[in-house]
Amino acid sequence: MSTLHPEYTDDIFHLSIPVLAVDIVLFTIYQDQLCVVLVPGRHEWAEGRMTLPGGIIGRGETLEEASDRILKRDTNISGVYQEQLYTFSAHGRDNRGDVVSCSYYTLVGTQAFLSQIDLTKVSLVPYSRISRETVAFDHADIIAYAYQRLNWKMEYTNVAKSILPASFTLRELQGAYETVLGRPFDKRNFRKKILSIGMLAETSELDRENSKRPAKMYRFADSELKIVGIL
Amino acid sequence: MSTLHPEYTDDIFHLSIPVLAVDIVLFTIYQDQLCVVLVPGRHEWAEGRMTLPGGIIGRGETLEEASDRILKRDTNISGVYQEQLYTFSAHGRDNRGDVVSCSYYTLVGTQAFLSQIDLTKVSLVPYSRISRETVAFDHADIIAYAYQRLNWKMEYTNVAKSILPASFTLRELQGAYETVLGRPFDKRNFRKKILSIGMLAETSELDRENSKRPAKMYRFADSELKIVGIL
DNA sequence: ACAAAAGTGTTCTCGATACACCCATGC
DNA sequence: GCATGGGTGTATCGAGAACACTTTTGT
Repeated sequence: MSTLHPEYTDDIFHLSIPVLAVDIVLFTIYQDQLCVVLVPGRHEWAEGRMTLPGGIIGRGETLEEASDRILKRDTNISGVYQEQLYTFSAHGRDNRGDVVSCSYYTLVGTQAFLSQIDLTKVSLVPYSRISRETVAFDHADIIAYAYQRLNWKMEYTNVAKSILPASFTLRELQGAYETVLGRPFDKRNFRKKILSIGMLAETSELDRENSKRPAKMYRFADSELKIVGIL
Repeated sequence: MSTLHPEYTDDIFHLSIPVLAVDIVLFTIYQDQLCVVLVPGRHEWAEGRMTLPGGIIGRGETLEEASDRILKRDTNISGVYQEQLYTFSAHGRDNRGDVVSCSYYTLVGTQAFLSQIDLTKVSLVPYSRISRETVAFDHADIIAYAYQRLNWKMEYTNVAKSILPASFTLRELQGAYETVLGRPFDKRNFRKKILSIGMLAETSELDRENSKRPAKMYRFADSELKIVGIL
Protein backbone atom coordinates (compact mmCIF):
# COMPACT_ATOMS: atom_id res chain seq x y z
CA MET A 1 0.00 0.00 0.00
CA SER A 2 1.34 3.42 -0.82
CA THR A 3 1.29 5.76 2.10
CA LEU A 4 -0.68 8.97 2.03
CA HIS A 5 0.52 12.07 3.83
CA PRO A 6 -2.52 14.21 4.51
CA GLU A 7 -2.13 17.89 5.28
CA TYR A 8 -4.17 20.20 7.45
CA THR A 9 -6.79 21.04 4.84
CA ASP A 10 -10.43 21.94 5.36
CA ASP A 11 -11.85 18.68 4.17
CA ILE A 12 -9.85 16.57 6.57
CA PHE A 13 -11.81 18.14 9.42
CA HIS A 14 -15.12 16.99 8.01
CA LEU A 15 -14.65 13.28 8.45
CA SER A 16 -16.63 11.32 11.03
CA ILE A 17 -13.53 10.64 13.12
CA PRO A 18 -10.87 12.85 14.67
CA VAL A 19 -7.59 13.52 12.91
CA LEU A 20 -4.51 11.90 14.42
CA ALA A 21 -1.26 13.84 14.45
CA VAL A 22 2.19 13.58 15.99
CA ASP A 23 4.09 16.37 17.71
CA ILE A 24 7.75 15.95 18.48
CA VAL A 25 9.70 17.40 21.38
CA LEU A 26 13.35 17.40 20.39
CA PHE A 27 15.73 18.31 23.20
CA THR A 28 19.34 19.20 22.72
CA ILE A 29 22.05 21.04 24.56
CA TYR A 30 23.17 24.28 22.96
CA GLN A 31 25.46 26.83 24.56
CA ASP A 32 25.25 24.94 27.83
CA GLN A 33 21.50 25.19 27.93
CA LEU A 34 18.82 22.60 27.48
CA CYS A 35 16.91 23.65 24.38
CA VAL A 36 13.84 22.56 22.47
CA VAL A 37 13.58 22.65 18.68
CA LEU A 38 10.60 24.70 17.47
CA VAL A 39 9.40 25.68 14.03
CA PRO A 40 7.56 28.84 13.05
CA GLY A 41 3.82 28.13 13.22
CA ARG A 42 3.02 27.25 9.64
CA HIS A 43 -0.69 27.91 9.90
CA GLU A 44 -2.62 31.06 10.49
CA TRP A 45 -4.01 29.34 13.57
CA ALA A 46 -0.67 29.44 15.31
CA GLU A 47 -1.12 33.22 15.52
CA GLY A 48 2.54 33.95 14.96
CA ARG A 49 3.77 31.72 17.77
CA MET A 50 6.10 28.82 17.30
CA THR A 51 5.06 25.18 17.38
CA LEU A 52 6.59 21.78 17.82
CA PRO A 53 7.49 19.94 14.65
CA GLY A 54 4.37 17.96 13.86
CA GLY A 55 1.93 16.70 11.27
CA ILE A 56 -0.82 14.30 10.37
CA ILE A 57 -0.43 10.52 10.34
CA GLY A 58 -1.11 8.96 6.96
CA ARG A 59 -2.86 5.69 6.11
CA GLY A 60 -0.62 2.70 6.52
CA GLU A 61 1.90 4.52 8.69
CA THR A 62 2.82 3.61 12.23
CA LEU A 63 3.25 6.46 14.68
CA GLU A 64 7.00 5.91 14.67
CA GLU A 65 7.17 6.08 10.90
CA ALA A 66 5.10 9.23 10.83
CA SER A 67 7.21 10.75 13.55
CA ASP A 68 10.43 10.04 11.64
CA ARG A 69 8.99 11.35 8.43
CA ILE A 70 7.70 14.54 9.97
CA LEU A 71 10.83 15.24 11.96
CA LYS A 72 12.83 14.90 8.77
CA ARG A 73 10.42 17.11 6.87
CA ASP A 74 10.31 19.86 9.47
CA THR A 75 13.91 19.90 10.68
CA ASN A 76 15.91 17.70 8.32
CA ILE A 77 16.96 15.43 11.20
CA SER A 78 16.75 11.69 10.71
CA GLY A 79 17.68 8.49 12.41
CA VAL A 80 17.14 9.49 16.01
CA TYR A 81 15.52 7.24 18.56
CA GLN A 82 12.20 8.67 19.64
CA GLU A 83 10.06 7.61 22.52
CA GLN A 84 6.33 7.98 22.84
CA LEU A 85 5.25 10.47 25.48
CA TYR A 86 1.50 10.84 25.73
CA THR A 87 -1.57 11.27 23.55
CA PHE A 88 -3.34 14.59 24.01
CA SER A 89 -6.98 15.05 23.13
CA ALA A 90 -8.48 17.79 25.30
CA HIS A 91 -11.37 19.79 23.87
CA GLY A 92 -10.12 22.84 22.05
CA ARG A 93 -6.44 21.88 22.35
CA ASP A 94 -6.02 22.67 18.66
CA ASN A 95 -8.11 25.49 17.28
CA ARG A 96 -7.91 24.14 13.74
CA GLY A 97 -10.33 21.36 14.52
CA ASP A 98 -10.61 17.98 16.12
CA VAL A 99 -6.99 16.83 16.33
CA VAL A 100 -5.66 14.16 18.67
CA SER A 101 -1.93 14.48 19.08
CA CYS A 102 0.35 11.62 19.91
CA SER A 103 3.57 13.16 21.16
CA TYR A 104 7.10 11.83 20.93
CA TYR A 105 10.27 13.13 22.50
CA THR A 106 13.97 12.61 22.07
CA LEU A 107 17.37 13.94 23.05
CA VAL A 108 19.99 14.63 20.41
CA GLY A 109 23.65 15.51 20.70
CA THR A 110 24.77 18.93 19.56
CA GLN A 111 27.20 17.58 16.98
CA ALA A 112 24.80 15.16 15.33
CA PHE A 113 22.20 17.85 15.60
CA LEU A 114 24.08 20.77 14.08
CA SER A 115 25.44 18.71 11.24
CA GLN A 116 21.99 17.70 10.05
CA ILE A 117 19.66 20.45 10.93
CA ASP A 118 18.44 23.16 8.61
CA LEU A 119 18.80 26.25 10.74
CA THR A 120 16.75 28.35 8.38
CA LYS A 121 13.72 26.26 9.26
CA VAL A 122 13.97 25.85 12.99
CA SER A 123 14.72 27.69 16.22
CA LEU A 124 16.45 26.46 19.34
CA VAL A 125 14.58 27.77 22.35
CA PRO A 126 15.98 27.32 25.86
CA TYR A 127 13.62 25.22 27.94
CA SER A 128 13.49 27.92 30.58
CA ARG A 129 11.97 30.40 28.14
CA ILE A 130 9.10 28.25 26.98
CA SER A 131 5.63 29.24 28.09
CA ARG A 132 2.07 29.31 26.88
CA GLU A 133 2.74 32.78 25.51
CA THR A 134 5.60 31.73 23.29
CA VAL A 135 4.33 28.48 21.80
CA ALA A 136 1.02 27.74 20.13
CA PHE A 137 -1.82 25.35 20.99
CA ASP A 138 -1.10 23.20 24.06
CA HIS A 139 2.52 22.72 23.06
CA ALA A 140 3.90 24.29 26.22
CA ASP A 141 2.10 21.59 28.21
CA ILE A 142 3.49 18.89 25.98
CA ILE A 143 7.00 20.24 26.41
CA ALA A 144 6.64 20.45 30.18
CA TYR A 145 5.50 16.84 30.29
CA ALA A 146 8.36 15.77 28.04
CA TYR A 147 10.78 17.52 30.36
CA GLN A 148 9.51 15.52 33.33
CA ARG A 149 9.99 12.29 31.45
CA LEU A 150 13.43 13.31 30.27
CA ASN A 151 14.39 14.01 33.87
CA TRP A 152 13.27 10.57 34.89
CA LYS A 153 15.15 9.01 32.02
CA MET A 154 18.36 10.79 32.88
CA GLU A 155 18.18 9.43 36.39
CA TYR A 156 17.34 5.86 35.55
CA THR A 157 18.73 5.08 32.11
CA ASN A 158 21.74 5.73 29.97
CA VAL A 159 19.98 8.25 27.67
CA ALA A 160 22.83 10.64 28.27
CA LYS A 161 24.60 8.63 25.58
CA SER A 162 22.57 10.57 23.04
CA ILE A 163 24.11 13.90 23.87
CA LEU A 164 27.73 12.88 24.32
CA PRO A 165 30.38 12.13 21.75
CA ALA A 166 31.77 8.62 21.43
CA SER A 167 34.30 9.31 24.16
CA PHE A 168 34.18 11.95 26.82
CA THR A 169 35.56 12.88 30.21
CA LEU A 170 33.69 12.37 33.45
CA ARG A 171 33.55 16.13 33.85
CA GLU A 172 31.77 16.43 30.50
CA LEU A 173 29.34 13.73 31.50
CA GLN A 174 28.62 15.43 34.79
CA GLY A 175 28.12 18.71 32.95
CA ALA A 176 25.54 17.11 30.68
CA TYR A 177 23.65 15.78 33.70
CA GLU A 178 23.76 19.15 35.38
CA THR A 179 22.52 20.99 32.32
CA VAL A 180 19.63 18.64 31.67
CA LEU A 181 18.58 18.15 35.27
CA GLY A 182 19.23 21.76 36.22
CA ARG A 183 21.06 21.05 39.46
CA PRO A 184 24.66 20.52 40.55
CA PHE A 185 26.21 17.24 41.59
CA ASP A 186 29.08 16.47 43.90
CA LYS A 187 32.05 15.44 41.81
CA ARG A 188 33.17 12.54 43.99
CA ASN A 189 29.73 11.08 44.50
CA PHE A 190 28.89 11.45 40.84
CA ARG A 191 32.02 9.58 39.74
CA LYS A 192 31.59 6.88 42.34
CA LYS A 193 28.00 6.24 41.36
CA ILE A 194 28.40 6.35 37.63
CA LEU A 195 31.43 4.09 37.65
CA SER A 196 29.90 1.61 40.09
CA ILE A 197 26.97 0.98 37.75
CA GLY A 198 29.21 -0.42 35.06
CA MET A 199 27.58 1.75 32.43
CA LEU A 200 30.93 3.19 31.36
CA ALA A 201 34.17 1.71 30.09
CA GLU A 202 37.57 3.39 30.14
CA THR A 203 39.30 4.11 26.88
CA SER A 204 43.02 4.52 26.43
CA GLU A 205 42.59 8.11 25.28
CA LEU A 206 43.43 11.14 27.34
CA ASP A 207 41.87 14.54 26.93
CA ARG A 208 44.60 16.85 25.56
CA GLU A 209 42.31 19.74 24.77
CA ASN A 210 42.92 21.64 27.94
CA SER A 211 46.40 22.54 28.94
CA LYS A 212 45.98 21.14 32.40
CA ARG A 213 46.21 17.67 33.79
CA PRO A 214 44.70 15.45 31.06
CA ALA A 215 41.51 13.60 31.92
CA LYS A 216 40.78 9.97 31.18
CA MET A 217 38.18 9.46 28.52
CA TYR A 218 35.29 7.02 28.81
CA ARG A 219 32.68 5.56 26.54
CA PHE A 220 29.29 3.94 27.19
CA ALA A 221 29.58 0.20 27.58
CA ASP A 222 26.16 -0.61 26.14
CA SER A 223 25.29 0.64 22.72
CA GLU A 224 21.56 0.41 23.31
CA LEU A 225 19.40 2.35 25.66
CA LYS A 226 19.23 0.56 28.99
CA ILE A 227 17.57 1.04 32.30
CA VAL A 228 20.27 1.21 34.90
CA GLY A 229 19.26 3.39 37.85
CA ILE A 230 21.75 6.19 38.12
CA LEU A 231 21.53 9.10 40.52
CA MET B 1 -21.50 19.74 18.08
CA SER B 2 -23.25 16.44 18.41
CA THR B 3 -20.86 13.58 18.84
CA LEU B 4 -20.72 10.75 16.36
CA HIS B 5 -19.93 7.21 17.41
CA PRO B 6 -18.52 5.45 14.38
CA GLU B 7 -18.46 1.67 14.23
CA TYR B 8 -16.08 -0.71 12.55
CA THR B 9 -17.68 -0.62 9.12
CA ASP B 10 -16.03 -1.08 5.75
CA ASP B 11 -16.17 2.53 4.72
CA ILE B 12 -14.36 3.80 7.77
CA PHE B 13 -11.28 1.97 6.55
CA HIS B 14 -11.25 3.85 3.27
CA LEU B 15 -10.49 7.29 4.61
CA SER B 16 -7.14 8.95 4.01
CA ILE B 17 -6.20 8.74 7.67
CA PRO B 18 -6.01 5.90 10.20
CA VAL B 19 -8.88 5.13 12.52
CA LEU B 20 -8.33 5.96 16.19
CA ALA B 21 -9.73 3.60 18.81
CA VAL B 22 -9.50 3.05 22.55
CA ASP B 23 -8.96 -0.27 24.29
CA ILE B 24 -9.48 -0.56 28.00
CA VAL B 25 -7.69 -2.83 30.44
CA LEU B 26 -9.89 -3.16 33.49
CA PHE B 27 -8.26 -4.97 36.40
CA THR B 28 -10.10 -6.26 39.40
CA ILE B 29 -9.60 -8.83 42.12
CA TYR B 30 -11.93 -11.79 41.97
CA GLN B 31 -11.60 -14.93 44.03
CA ASP B 32 -8.25 -13.74 45.29
CA GLN B 33 -6.87 -13.44 41.81
CA LEU B 34 -5.98 -10.45 39.73
CA CYS B 35 -8.32 -10.56 36.76
CA VAL B 36 -8.87 -8.66 33.53
CA VAL B 37 -12.29 -7.95 32.06
CA LEU B 38 -12.66 -9.23 28.51
CA VAL B 39 -15.55 -9.32 26.10
CA PRO B 40 -16.25 -11.91 23.41
CA GLY B 41 -14.66 -10.72 20.17
CA ARG B 42 -17.57 -9.03 18.42
CA HIS B 43 -16.12 -9.18 14.96
CA GLU B 44 -15.34 -12.08 12.73
CA TRP B 45 -11.75 -10.83 12.80
CA ALA B 46 -11.35 -11.76 16.41
CA GLU B 47 -11.51 -15.38 15.29
CA GLY B 48 -13.43 -16.50 18.33
CA ARG B 49 -10.97 -15.12 20.84
CA MET B 50 -11.81 -12.53 23.44
CA THR B 51 -10.86 -8.88 23.26
CA LEU B 52 -10.51 -5.91 25.51
CA PRO B 53 -13.50 -3.61 25.71
CA GLY B 54 -12.84 -1.07 22.98
CA GLY B 55 -14.21 1.03 20.15
CA ILE B 56 -13.73 3.94 17.81
CA ILE B 57 -13.36 7.54 18.93
CA GLY B 58 -16.01 9.85 17.54
CA ARG B 59 -15.72 13.43 16.34
CA GLY B 60 -15.70 15.93 19.15
CA GLU B 61 -14.85 13.35 21.79
CA THR B 62 -11.77 13.38 23.96
CA LEU B 63 -10.07 10.06 24.56
CA GLU B 64 -11.31 10.05 28.13
CA GLU B 65 -14.89 10.65 27.07
CA ALA B 66 -14.66 7.90 24.47
CA SER B 67 -13.11 5.58 26.99
CA ASP B 68 -15.89 6.17 29.51
CA ARG B 69 -18.55 5.77 26.87
CA ILE B 70 -17.12 2.56 25.51
CA LEU B 71 -16.49 1.01 28.90
CA LYS B 72 -20.09 1.72 29.81
CA ARG B 73 -21.33 0.31 26.51
CA ASP B 74 -19.26 -2.87 26.67
CA THR B 75 -19.43 -3.68 30.38
CA ASN B 76 -22.00 -1.37 31.94
CA ILE B 77 -19.39 0.09 34.29
CA SER B 78 -19.23 3.84 34.71
CA GLY B 79 -17.54 6.46 36.78
CA VAL B 80 -14.15 4.82 37.22
CA TYR B 81 -10.91 6.73 36.98
CA GLN B 82 -8.94 5.60 33.96
CA GLU B 83 -5.37 6.36 33.13
CA GLN B 84 -3.81 6.48 29.71
CA LEU B 85 -1.36 3.69 29.05
CA TYR B 86 0.16 3.81 25.58
CA THR B 87 -0.86 4.28 21.97
CA PHE B 88 -0.27 1.23 19.79
CA SER B 89 0.12 1.48 16.04
CA ALA B 90 2.28 -1.40 14.80
CA HIS B 91 1.68 -2.62 11.26
CA GLY B 92 -0.88 -5.38 11.22
CA ARG B 93 -1.76 -5.04 14.89
CA ASP B 94 -5.43 -5.10 13.95
CA ASN B 95 -6.36 -7.25 11.01
CA ARG B 96 -9.52 -5.27 10.30
CA GLY B 97 -7.55 -2.37 8.90
CA ASP B 98 -5.49 0.61 9.87
CA VAL B 99 -6.41 1.16 13.50
CA VAL B 100 -4.34 3.06 16.02
CA SER B 101 -5.30 2.14 19.55
CA CYS B 102 -4.94 4.42 22.50
CA SER B 103 -5.14 2.21 25.57
CA TYR B 104 -6.40 3.03 29.04
CA TYR B 105 -6.24 0.99 32.20
CA THR B 106 -7.88 1.04 35.59
CA LEU B 107 -8.35 -0.94 38.77
CA VAL B 108 -11.81 -1.47 40.21
CA GLY B 109 -12.98 -2.93 43.50
CA THR B 110 -14.91 -6.17 43.46
CA GLN B 111 -17.95 -4.70 45.16
CA ALA B 112 -18.29 -1.67 42.91
CA PHE B 113 -17.52 -3.93 40.06
CA LEU B 114 -19.99 -6.74 40.69
CA SER B 115 -22.81 -4.35 41.46
CA GLN B 116 -22.55 -2.60 38.10
CA ILE B 117 -21.30 -5.13 35.66
CA ASP B 118 -23.40 -7.08 33.22
CA LEU B 119 -21.97 -10.57 33.62
CA THR B 120 -23.75 -11.82 30.52
CA LYS B 121 -21.57 -9.55 28.44
CA VAL B 122 -18.13 -9.94 29.95
CA SER B 123 -15.68 -12.48 31.31
CA LEU B 124 -13.24 -12.19 34.15
CA VAL B 125 -9.98 -13.78 33.12
CA PRO B 126 -7.15 -14.27 35.62
CA TYR B 127 -4.11 -12.30 34.53
CA SER B 128 -2.00 -15.44 34.69
CA ARG B 129 -4.06 -17.12 31.99
CA ILE B 130 -3.82 -14.39 29.41
CA SER B 131 -1.71 -15.08 26.37
CA ARG B 132 -1.58 -14.37 22.66
CA GLU B 133 -3.58 -17.56 22.14
CA THR B 134 -6.49 -16.52 24.30
CA VAL B 135 -6.98 -12.87 23.32
CA ALA B 136 -7.26 -11.34 19.87
CA PHE B 137 -5.12 -8.78 18.03
CA ASP B 138 -2.23 -7.42 20.10
CA HIS B 139 -4.36 -7.28 23.23
CA ALA B 140 -2.14 -9.65 25.19
CA ASP B 141 0.73 -7.17 24.73
CA ILE B 142 -1.45 -4.31 25.85
CA ILE B 143 -2.49 -6.22 28.95
CA ALA B 144 1.10 -7.14 29.78
CA TYR B 145 2.11 -3.50 29.51
CA ALA B 146 -0.82 -2.42 31.65
CA TYR B 147 0.23 -4.93 34.28
CA GLN B 148 3.71 -3.42 34.48
CA ARG B 149 2.25 0.02 34.98
CA LEU B 150 -0.20 -1.23 37.56
CA ASN B 151 2.68 -2.76 39.47
CA TRP B 152 4.50 0.52 39.46
CA LYS B 153 1.40 2.34 40.60
CA MET B 154 0.81 -0.04 43.49
CA GLU B 155 4.32 0.60 44.73
CA TYR B 156 4.33 4.36 44.42
CA THR B 157 0.77 5.58 44.77
CA ASN B 158 -2.36 4.95 46.75
CA VAL B 159 -4.23 3.24 43.87
CA ALA B 160 -5.00 0.37 46.19
CA LYS B 161 -7.83 2.57 47.41
CA SER B 162 -9.75 1.52 44.32
CA ILE B 163 -9.97 -2.10 45.32
CA LEU B 164 -10.67 -1.79 49.02
CA PRO B 165 -13.88 -0.95 50.81
CA ALA B 166 -14.18 2.31 52.74
CA SER B 167 -12.62 0.71 55.80
CA PHE B 168 -10.44 -2.35 55.99
CA THR B 169 -7.91 -4.13 58.15
CA LEU B 170 -4.19 -4.00 57.53
CA ARG B 171 -4.27 -7.70 56.74
CA GLU B 172 -6.80 -7.07 53.99
CA LEU B 173 -4.68 -4.27 52.61
CA GLN B 174 -1.62 -6.46 52.62
CA GLY B 175 -3.58 -9.20 50.89
CA ALA B 176 -4.58 -6.80 48.12
CA TYR B 177 -0.95 -5.83 47.59
CA GLU B 178 0.10 -9.44 47.54
CA THR B 179 -2.55 -10.42 45.03
CA VAL B 180 -1.83 -7.59 42.64
CA LEU B 181 1.94 -7.68 42.91
CA GLY B 182 2.09 -11.45 43.05
CA ARG B 183 4.57 -11.71 45.91
CA PRO B 184 4.40 -11.95 49.71
CA PHE B 185 5.28 -9.20 52.16
CA ASP B 186 6.56 -9.34 55.69
CA LYS B 187 3.74 -8.37 58.01
CA ARG B 188 5.79 -6.17 60.32
CA ASN B 189 7.64 -4.32 57.58
CA PHE B 190 4.46 -3.84 55.60
CA ARG B 191 2.64 -2.29 58.53
CA LYS B 192 5.56 -0.11 59.52
CA LYS B 193 5.97 1.22 56.03
CA ILE B 194 2.35 1.79 55.19
CA LEU B 195 1.62 3.53 58.47
CA SER B 196 4.74 5.69 58.35
CA ILE B 197 3.68 7.20 55.03
CA GLY B 198 0.59 8.76 56.55
CA MET B 199 -1.59 7.42 53.78
CA LEU B 200 -3.95 5.72 56.24
CA ALA B 201 -6.05 6.92 59.13
CA GLU B 202 -7.38 4.76 61.96
CA THR B 203 -11.10 4.44 62.38
CA SER B 204 -12.86 3.57 65.61
CA GLU B 205 -14.28 0.39 64.10
CA LEU B 206 -13.05 -3.09 64.89
CA ASP B 207 -13.35 -6.06 62.63
CA ARG B 208 -15.83 -8.46 64.29
CA GLU B 209 -16.19 -10.79 61.32
CA ASN B 210 -13.70 -13.35 62.47
CA SER B 211 -14.09 -14.94 65.84
CA LYS B 212 -10.52 -14.20 66.78
CA ARG B 213 -8.82 -11.14 68.10
CA PRO B 214 -10.55 -8.22 66.34
CA ALA B 215 -8.43 -6.06 64.04
CA LYS B 216 -8.41 -2.30 63.89
CA MET B 217 -9.91 -0.90 60.76
CA TYR B 218 -8.34 1.85 58.69
CA ARG B 219 -9.34 4.12 55.84
CA PHE B 220 -7.34 6.08 53.25
CA ALA B 221 -6.56 9.58 54.42
CA ASP B 222 -6.60 11.15 50.95
CA SER B 223 -9.65 10.76 48.80
CA GLU B 224 -7.75 11.43 45.58
CA LEU B 225 -5.09 9.41 43.91
CA LYS B 226 -1.70 10.52 45.19
CA ILE B 227 1.90 9.63 44.60
CA VAL B 228 3.34 8.56 47.88
CA GLY B 229 6.11 6.01 47.45
CA ILE B 230 5.11 2.87 49.24
CA LEU B 231 7.03 -0.36 49.19
C1' DA C 1 -6.87 -23.84 78.11
C1' DC C 2 -6.26 -23.58 73.50
C1' DA C 3 -6.57 -22.20 68.72
C1' DA C 4 -6.15 -18.43 65.61
C1' DA C 5 -5.18 -14.13 63.98
C1' DA C 6 -3.53 -9.34 65.64
C1' DG C 7 0.03 -6.74 66.92
C1' DT C 8 4.83 -5.21 67.95
C1' DG C 9 11.05 -3.89 67.87
C1' DT C 10 15.72 -4.68 66.88
C1' DT C 11 19.59 -5.64 64.01
C1' DC C 12 22.03 -5.41 59.73
C1' DT C 13 23.19 -3.96 55.27
C1' DC C 14 23.42 -0.86 51.65
C1' DG C 15 22.94 3.20 49.06
C1' DA C 16 22.91 8.32 49.33
C1' DT C 17 25.02 12.47 51.06
C1' DA C 18 28.35 15.63 52.82
C1' DC C 19 32.81 17.05 52.80
C1' DA C 20 38.68 18.56 51.69
C1' DC C 21 42.94 17.44 50.08
C1' DC C 22 46.75 15.69 46.81
C1' DC C 23 48.11 15.02 41.72
C1' DA C 24 49.55 15.84 36.96
C1' DT C 25 50.25 18.97 33.54
C1' DG C 26 51.28 23.43 30.69
C1' DC C 27 52.88 27.73 31.09
C1' DG D 1 56.80 27.11 40.92
C1' DC D 2 52.23 28.05 40.30
C1' DA D 3 47.72 27.96 38.47
C1' DT D 4 44.22 24.94 36.84
C1' DG D 5 41.33 21.28 36.52
C1' DG D 6 41.73 15.91 37.51
C1' DG D 7 41.31 12.62 40.72
C1' DT D 8 40.48 10.27 45.31
C1' DG D 9 38.27 8.28 50.62
C1' DT D 10 35.72 8.46 54.91
C1' DA D 11 31.93 9.23 58.16
C1' DT D 12 27.09 9.68 58.72
C1' DC D 13 22.32 8.82 58.02
C1' DG D 14 18.10 6.69 56.64
C1' DA D 15 15.47 3.18 54.14
C1' DG D 16 14.62 -1.59 53.37
C1' DA D 17 15.02 -6.51 54.70
C1' DA D 18 15.27 -10.23 57.90
C1' DC D 19 13.48 -12.17 61.78
C1' DA D 20 10.04 -14.41 66.61
C1' DC D 21 7.36 -13.65 70.32
C1' DT D 22 3.31 -11.68 73.07
C1' DT D 23 -1.68 -10.25 73.08
C1' DT D 24 -6.49 -10.61 72.46
C1' DT D 25 -10.42 -12.82 71.50
C1' DG D 26 -14.03 -16.88 70.81
C1' DT D 27 -14.91 -21.43 71.74
